[in-house]
Amino acid sequence: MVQIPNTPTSADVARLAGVSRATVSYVLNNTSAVRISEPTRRRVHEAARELGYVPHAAARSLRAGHSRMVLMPAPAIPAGPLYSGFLNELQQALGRLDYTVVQYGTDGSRGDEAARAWAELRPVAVLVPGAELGPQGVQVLKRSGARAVVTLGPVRVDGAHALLTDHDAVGHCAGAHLHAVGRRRIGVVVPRDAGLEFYSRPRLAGVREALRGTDAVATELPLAYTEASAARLAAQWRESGLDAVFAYNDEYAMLLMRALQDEGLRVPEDVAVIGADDLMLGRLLRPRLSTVHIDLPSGRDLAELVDRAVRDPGGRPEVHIVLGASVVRREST
Amino acid sequence: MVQIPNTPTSADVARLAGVSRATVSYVLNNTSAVRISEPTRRRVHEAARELGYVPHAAARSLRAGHSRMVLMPAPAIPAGPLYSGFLNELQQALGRLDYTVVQYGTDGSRGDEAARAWAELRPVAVLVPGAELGPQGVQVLKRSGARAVVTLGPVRVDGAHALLTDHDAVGHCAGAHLHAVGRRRIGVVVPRDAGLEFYSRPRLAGVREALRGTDAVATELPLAYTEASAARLAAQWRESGLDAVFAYNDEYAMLLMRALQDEGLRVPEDVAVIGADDLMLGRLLRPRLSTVHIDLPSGRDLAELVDRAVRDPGGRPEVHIVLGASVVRREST
DNA sequence: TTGAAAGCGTTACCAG
DNA sequence: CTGGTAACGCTTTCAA
Repeated sequence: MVQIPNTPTSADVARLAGVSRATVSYVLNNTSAVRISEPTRRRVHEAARELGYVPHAAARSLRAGHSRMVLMPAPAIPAGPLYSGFLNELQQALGRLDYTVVQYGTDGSRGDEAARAWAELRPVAVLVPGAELGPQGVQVLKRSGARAVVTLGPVRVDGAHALLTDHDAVGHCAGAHLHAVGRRRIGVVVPRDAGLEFYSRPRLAGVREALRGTDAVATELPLAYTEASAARLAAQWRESGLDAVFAYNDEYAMLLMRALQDEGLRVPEDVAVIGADDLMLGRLLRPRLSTVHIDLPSGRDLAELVDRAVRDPGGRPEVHIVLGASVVRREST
Repeated sequence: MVQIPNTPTSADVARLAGVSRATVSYVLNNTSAVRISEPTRRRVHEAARELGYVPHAAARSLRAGHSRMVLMPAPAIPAGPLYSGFLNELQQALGRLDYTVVQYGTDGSRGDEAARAWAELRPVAVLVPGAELGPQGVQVLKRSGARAVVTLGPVRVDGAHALLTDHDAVGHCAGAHLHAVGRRRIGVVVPRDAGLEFYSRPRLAGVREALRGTDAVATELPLAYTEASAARLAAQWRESGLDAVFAYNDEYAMLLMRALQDEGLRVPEDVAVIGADDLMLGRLLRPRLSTVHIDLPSGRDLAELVDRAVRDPGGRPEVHIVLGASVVRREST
């Protein structure tokens, strides 16, 4: 019985194959600069397989001085289907470009403090959704070797590439639509649930923007994602005099629409309701839910941006406005 | 102007503080075994701050011979709210135990092949949801230093701790309930969408199990998550003679229920419908959706299992049956 | 209290 | 074609 080392290193492989560590490295990375005889190659591969050798990424990247790890913070709030899908597409695309995507589990630290934790892994690129990263954090990351820092969110951060998710446009779309169909007293749902402010604030602002200079007016409507909260809101609806509502997204819209209907209000006759995200569920509601369809950037495009930025770290930060918004009118408005 | 090195190392900090690298290490990790004078400590901290020094995790774990990284493959299919929530809870809990959770972006490789990629990172523990890991993969991971491999899925894998998600029980619950309310010709939705077989198969089997020895019979109903597919299924409903359906989960249930209603079928009079996952949306449907409530293991418990396994790598693999299932009867059955 | 040096697993540069 | 050897950044004995 062969003595199997606890966790085999390239030295173990070399010993078993009867060659030097360098040769092992050459064979396993099939370095083109050096020619190794076929029998030797076979012996090395055989030995590696027999020992179950797996190279040590840390040692490799320490030696190389860089890695191909793209780090993203894992979403701290359960991601919706829209964003999950986007994330997957992105991972696939980066994988095809030979990057390794790693989502760093949020350990409670926030913003620039978290950036330090990320920097310890020396990722070649960092992709930060949301708005939890300041210019300080970007500097920390770049100092520690990140060749690209890309933010995906409502604000531009100094030193980083920015994919501006223009949530104002979402609100603007909704507001303009509701105004166009003759509504004048427009409620805007603002989720009480933490972590959504970065999206709900701009959406509210966008509605206000769309209504500026008209005789319509927007009213902020705090709402938690519970039936009780929706019922409370619906109970006060008649006295509020609102004739329309932009419900933040389709899920909140479903929640609120149900509460309004239970209260005896007719949709859209008494209240027009519009959501956002264009989820399947909106098509299944009755009346069918009008919504703001959101176009996220394609994962492939974003992967290419990352790759470009990594190849040319000196380049000026790119700023793209992503997230196209367009109204899908169904029956609820 | 001070010359700032490209990416500062502890040597740079030492130089700036006028001490040795060892001293820097002592101070920054405040090693209790060695006492460093207060002025020196201050100088070191100052220097580190000024340079924006961030330790190099790879170098550290290379030297230490181990890390505190818990690796999970990132879900390849968009995770539902149930699972996302569980994941977040788990990350928090592991974070509190001072582990760093990292989700490894699926790069297309599957199963034991993927295990090799994970092993390169030398995680101290690996947590694999689903069923994409064989005994081979477990061996690879353990050989390369993983002190705990935990699978969370329908099957037990040799050598790994197992959290058995008993999806049969979900189906069993649903089947027993439908039988109890007098239904005899029971359809079971099996999503056509890839990646769900590992859940849908056992659920179907569970229904069959519940119906064994009765005069009721289960029929498999392939369904894609599109309105067209649901409409097709609904159009054939009357001739199928089915009087109940377990719709895989609440979302498929919503899709199918809508199609059935559009076809003029009454729920629950003509067809009883039950979903699973107990999502909010079920409560908002009319009739309110009956569902199978699923209790996932608490993130904290799972984190403790991981920690226990890491501390005692020799211990016998634990096998837990998690995922409690219970019927929540509402109006659709 | 501080410093010098060894070593973790890899790869790249030169000699053989 | 192959094999020493040095170096990546860090921690930790051991000596001063």
